[in-house]
Amino acid sequence: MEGKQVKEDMEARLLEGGVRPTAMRLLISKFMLQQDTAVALTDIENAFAKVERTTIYRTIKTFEEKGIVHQIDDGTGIQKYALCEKGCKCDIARDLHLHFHCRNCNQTVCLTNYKLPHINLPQGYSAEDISLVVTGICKKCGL
Amino acid sequence: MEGKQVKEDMEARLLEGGVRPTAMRLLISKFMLQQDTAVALTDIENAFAKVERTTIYRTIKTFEEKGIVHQIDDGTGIQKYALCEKGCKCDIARDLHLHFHCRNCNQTVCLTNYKLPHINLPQGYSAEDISLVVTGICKKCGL
DNA sequence: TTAAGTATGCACTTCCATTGCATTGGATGA
DNA sequence: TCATCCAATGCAATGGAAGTGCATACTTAA
Ligand SMILES: [Mn+2]
Ligand SMILES: [Mn+2]
Ligand SMILES: [Zn+2]
Ligand SMILES: [Zn+2]
Repeated sequence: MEGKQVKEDMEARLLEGGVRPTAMRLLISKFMLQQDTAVALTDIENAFAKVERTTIYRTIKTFEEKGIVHQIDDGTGIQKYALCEKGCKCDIARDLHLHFHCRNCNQTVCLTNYKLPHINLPQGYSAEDISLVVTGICKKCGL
Repeated sequence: MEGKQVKEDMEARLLEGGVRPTAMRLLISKFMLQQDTAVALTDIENAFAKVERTTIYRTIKTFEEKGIVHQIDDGTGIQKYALCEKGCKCDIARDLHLHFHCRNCNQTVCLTNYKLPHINLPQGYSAEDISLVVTGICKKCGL
């Protein structure tokens, strides 16, 4: 019954975002909900051998457009994604947060409690998005 | 004669870094010195049609290992590079700086005067490298 | 029930990073 | 000067991942 609750929550969330909650989309979004790290397309592909890569690709892109997930560029050159938090508008000051990439386990996590510091820029520059990624050794991999 | 000075400077810099200053390496490093934005492999390739892509690739990698250039991941998925400043050890607190990527002109610049703010991490995490990239509209592209 | 619009599946392309191996060139010592 | 060795360069090929075009299946609403 807990699983059902999760499912309904996710369904509601997709609907809120204006995304039709198809089987595929529920499958993928629920998978992401279970992860405690950011996922790459390939991760999802491996988790569901049956599902077409393109479908996953387009699903994620749809999620991204509708503000259901955010993309993370952790420096590996591979795009990662994570679910946005409830009420997230990807606002620089309120929602954007630090990401940590572990060079040992190669995993990337959202540190949603660590918001971005205020950045000031030279005259004439305007900020629309900010990426702050720390690379090092994560909690699990540290001795 | 100024050009010659630059050449000698660059040559000295390569030698300091333990890199033999071959013609190719001087060519590429001097090219980078002239740029006011970070460059991709392809940029160098286009600038010198004669030069093999692989050679550029390996040259840049050598430079990176020896601390002559630093790599920048600006979120485009294409690796960019820029010369390190004199005396740079890529130390987090002292040397690392903000990078700005303009979504209009698609160029990325080092804001070397804008050092990284101090980042604190959750217990158990250790930082070895930090990337802070702001995306938006640059000085030139803003009205 | 049908028609229109979405979502999904499949094939294919493109772009860039990366590697293996052949060849060249420059420093060094006989 | 010449032979030799190692590093640098060139050439060809690979591989991974993002992205696109088009055919097909599914939903929804008239
Ligand atoms: Mn995140
Ligand atoms: Mn820089
Ligand atoms: Zn780790
Ligand atoms: Zn610009």
